[in-house]
Amino acid sequence: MLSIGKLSEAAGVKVPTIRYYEQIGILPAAERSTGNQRLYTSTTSDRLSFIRHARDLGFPLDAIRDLLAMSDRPDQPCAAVDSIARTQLAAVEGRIARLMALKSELERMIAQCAGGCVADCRVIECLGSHAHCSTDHGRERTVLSE
Amino acid sequence: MLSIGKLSEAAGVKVPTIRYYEQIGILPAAERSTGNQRLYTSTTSDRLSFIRHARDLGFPLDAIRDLLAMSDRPDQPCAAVDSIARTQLAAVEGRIARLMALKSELERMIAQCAGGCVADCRVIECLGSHAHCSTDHGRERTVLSE
DNA sequence: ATAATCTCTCTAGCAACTAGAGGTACAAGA
DNA sequence: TCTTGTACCTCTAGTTGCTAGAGAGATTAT
Repeated sequence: MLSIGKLSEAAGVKVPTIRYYEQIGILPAAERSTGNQRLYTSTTSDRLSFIRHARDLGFPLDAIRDLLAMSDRPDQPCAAVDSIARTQLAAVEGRIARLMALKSELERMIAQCAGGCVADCRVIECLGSHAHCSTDHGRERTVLSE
Repeated sequence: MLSIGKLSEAAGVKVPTIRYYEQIGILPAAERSTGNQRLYTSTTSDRLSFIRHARDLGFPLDAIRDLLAMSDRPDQPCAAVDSIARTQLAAVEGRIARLMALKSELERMIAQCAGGCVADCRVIECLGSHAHCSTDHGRERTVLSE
């Protein structure tokens, strides 16, 4: 039996995240030691690796929940699995396309910056009005950090 | 003077979002009518367009706050502006790279799905262990929706 | 005057965690 | 055996950038 710390290490998922997964029901409630600490078997470890792997591939937890439910019924046809994966692929492709547009826009802005004062800065100017843009960039919710 | 609804339409930003921007201090508190409704000038409209545009390009609000502060002092050098844009560009490039890896991984998974039962599904199998992966995909927080 | 549409404030919710407080359990060394 | 140090427990609140809804007041058009 594994403690939550060992499981965390084994699956590459942080301890609070494991508790969070249990809380939202994507991992079953763990057995407890006499002192109320969580104990896991390799079954949970596999399940957690699965989750981590799917998260790495960008699947949202809701989709993962569905995938897990399917993997629990191995005699069913796997068309739904395929469909979830294809949806994810389409989402990834869409994001790539939009990010490429943003990239060229940013590159153009930066290339035009002569390094003078803010008053002459093309970056600021470009941000100020869409008229200077070549692309019709849509909304892309990106986070600088990470 | 514009009502919040007109401003919303003009800048392409939803009404609650405008109030939210005021709340977090990225837009100044608006003047009010006798009936306590917000009134805006074209100055605010420009500022809001700037914000919207920068958001479209993926800048986080914190970076936009900095950019706005800089654009308020046009006689300063614009190196910092350039630096923020470059940081954003690097972030975008990183995200593209990771998404490309995910894409090929997903394509490989899907291509291997023979359309049988879940028990034989390569998608599930691949998600179950990293050993079947070609790429060392990192963490990419993607959302299916949108 | 009245109806329809805005607008107001406030609270709560989304995803997927992360951070912290305050307290308990357990394993290893003296 | 005792003590120390780490790991663990629960709970709440915070993160980002909004969005949704309730219940009430303001404006506008007819």
